[in-house]
Amino acid sequence: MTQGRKVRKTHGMVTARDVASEAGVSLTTVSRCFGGGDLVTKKTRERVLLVADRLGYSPNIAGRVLASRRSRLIGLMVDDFNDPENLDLFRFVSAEAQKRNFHAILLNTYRERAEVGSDSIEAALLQQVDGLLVTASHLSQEMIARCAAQDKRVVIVGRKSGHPDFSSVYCDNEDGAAQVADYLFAQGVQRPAFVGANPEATVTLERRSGFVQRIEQLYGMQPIVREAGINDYSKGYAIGQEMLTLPRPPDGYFCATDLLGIGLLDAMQTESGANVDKPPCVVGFGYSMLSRLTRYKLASVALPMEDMVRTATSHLIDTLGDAMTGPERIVFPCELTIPAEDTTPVSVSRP
Amino acid sequence: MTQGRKVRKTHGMVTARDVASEAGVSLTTVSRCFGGGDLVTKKTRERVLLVADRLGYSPNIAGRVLASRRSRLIGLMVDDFNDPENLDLFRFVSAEAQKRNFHAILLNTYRERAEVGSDSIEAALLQQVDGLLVTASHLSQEMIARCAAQDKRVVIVGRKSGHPDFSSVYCDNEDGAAQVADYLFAQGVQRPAFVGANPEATVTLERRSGFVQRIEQLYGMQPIVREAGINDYSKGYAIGQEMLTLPRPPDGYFCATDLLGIGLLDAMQTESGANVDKPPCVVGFGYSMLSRLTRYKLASVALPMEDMVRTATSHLIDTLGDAMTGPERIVFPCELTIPAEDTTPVSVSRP
DNA sequence: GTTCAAAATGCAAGCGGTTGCAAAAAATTT
DNA sequence: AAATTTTTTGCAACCGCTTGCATTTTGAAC
Repeated sequence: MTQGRKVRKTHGMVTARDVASEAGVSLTTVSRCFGGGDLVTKKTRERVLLVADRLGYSPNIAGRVLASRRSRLIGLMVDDFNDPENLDLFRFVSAEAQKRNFHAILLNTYRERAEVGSDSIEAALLQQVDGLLVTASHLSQEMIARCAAQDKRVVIVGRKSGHPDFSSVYCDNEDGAAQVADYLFAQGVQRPAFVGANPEATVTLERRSGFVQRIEQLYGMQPIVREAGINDYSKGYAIGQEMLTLPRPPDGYFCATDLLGIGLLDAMQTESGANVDKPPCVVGFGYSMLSRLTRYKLASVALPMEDMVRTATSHLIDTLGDAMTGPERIVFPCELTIPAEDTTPVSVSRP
Repeated sequence: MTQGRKVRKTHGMVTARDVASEAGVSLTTVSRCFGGGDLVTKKTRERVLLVADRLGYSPNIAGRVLASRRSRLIGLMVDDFNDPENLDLFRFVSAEAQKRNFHAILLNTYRERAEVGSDSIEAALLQQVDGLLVTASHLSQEMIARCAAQDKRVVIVGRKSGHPDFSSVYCDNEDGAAQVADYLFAQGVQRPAFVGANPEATVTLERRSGFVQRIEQLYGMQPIVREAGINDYSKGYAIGQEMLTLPRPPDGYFCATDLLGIGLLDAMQTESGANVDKPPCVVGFGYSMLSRLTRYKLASVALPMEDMVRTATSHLIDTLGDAMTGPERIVFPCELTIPAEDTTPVSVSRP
């Protein structure tokens, strides 16, 4: 039924060949009109594009990829689907990519269980993208090896690169953490504490060390340190509870994420015991929408998420071409943000 | 004549041809070993796979796509990057897709401004996916036409399909809303109100009509209705403020989303005026992590997000093959969830 | 041992582009 | 105006895989 004539336009798709013959040029020229360069006269290009538009043509990606070995796809590796922050990540990566005529594809590196064949899936996907943006806390050695083998360019976003070949774009976690220490000190906090998320994640490490060091300088002592293990509200809550059982609970906390921070705050509010006179001073990290809820008004270290992510994305795209670009580190500042006293809510959306 | 010893391994990639000659079979056979069917002897397949593995071969997607016209990619169209709910969406879609040997690619349909060429980008992407999962509140006519033209199968997730050709998988918003009305009534609420998000979005419409109808049945009157326009915390807050200026503010609210709900709650708490004696009864929708924060304990209609999303994904994948499957509607129940009195925090993460 | 259907394999023609190289056209110089 | 350079354009050979059809093997039936 699908036959018709021997013409093989079985699937409505209009191809570059159609455009070529319609516009009276060669296939090559059509191809060049869609590729970036200036290998073609302005006049010709205009004419071809016009015809293409009229015919409703758009280049077939697969063909292009196959021939050029470039897909204009960048992979975004994510393994944490709890952190609302990642929404912004997706958003800005895909926005920036689209602006550059690229597209982002989401690689969920979180494994529900050791699924059969998940390896090969990854391998298959990997060769499909031109480059990789990694935010996953943990990048397996195996994955790294595979990237190297296929020489994929990788950019780590949000934390320092632990790998000599990969660029990274991140914010100065240590400095942000030090700011928090200063703030707590200025607020007259006597017994500072640190609450981390995943102790293996670089971000936690950086935030902890920045904080601990400055605390030592200021107080001449070490803060109490707790690690939640994962970034979860109830973990923050649990740590809060635990703290309240101490004979003299800390009166100032630096939580490595806002989510932990509000968990802790809620524990403090709900269960405050006899051993605590005034509400403790709590600071989070990320300046996420959570910290901006008027009910919490959590002080938080703001990091230029959009800027950082967009920069990482374009850095990746920019360096895709050149074979030999040394890895770079691009650092953004972060800044402790204290909620204003008035009650006007901040819009948590960006229109 | 280009054959001979003209070694063309310019880029390390091992191809199906390599595997073929190494295993002493034809290219065709190798291809068949990787395709699903049983066109090949068990023995042969094993041998080939072994060789492939040894050589580190994995099939090139672009080649496969080009030849087979199938990409094993499904597109996920999203335009709201404010709703944390969407994180779960991403997560489960990509998990389910990966389980089926497919992959999800994120199509950001949100346009920062009328960007040049954004159209063609979409067109290009569209032809790259086998099918489309749509959650975007608004699916433009143009997009619909384009999908039809390329006969892409589309599944709408989270709301009723407005299109005769598209299946949809969603939860029974109307029923959930009616449950809320019942609850408010049972709580002795006198003056119920509805707060919607985007009045053009189907979900808002459904939640509103379900609520309004039942309220009419129960109270013999219409609830107050306000539309925030967008799903935003500060909008919820603003509406809360506005309500408090009324001579007799509502004493029970149904907010179409949790985000609006907590915004409203915060306004109520912070600015409660003289014209209100006891805190109003507020219910949200989604049972998101926000509603589960102990500080809010927002009653909320829970919907089986994971189930719904996974079902939508596999429904899409299942029906990709058959040309003629009528559109289906798969409805999930939702259930009003009242927070427990105790203060134990619920884990908001799923490990 | 034949005969014939069924199963397994291979051949070759694409899929829709890109790109090195060479020919043609336009611009520049002599 | 001829010669030379530079720019545009086209030719044709792939890119790596799938698939219809032909061919060979295998297995069952006679």
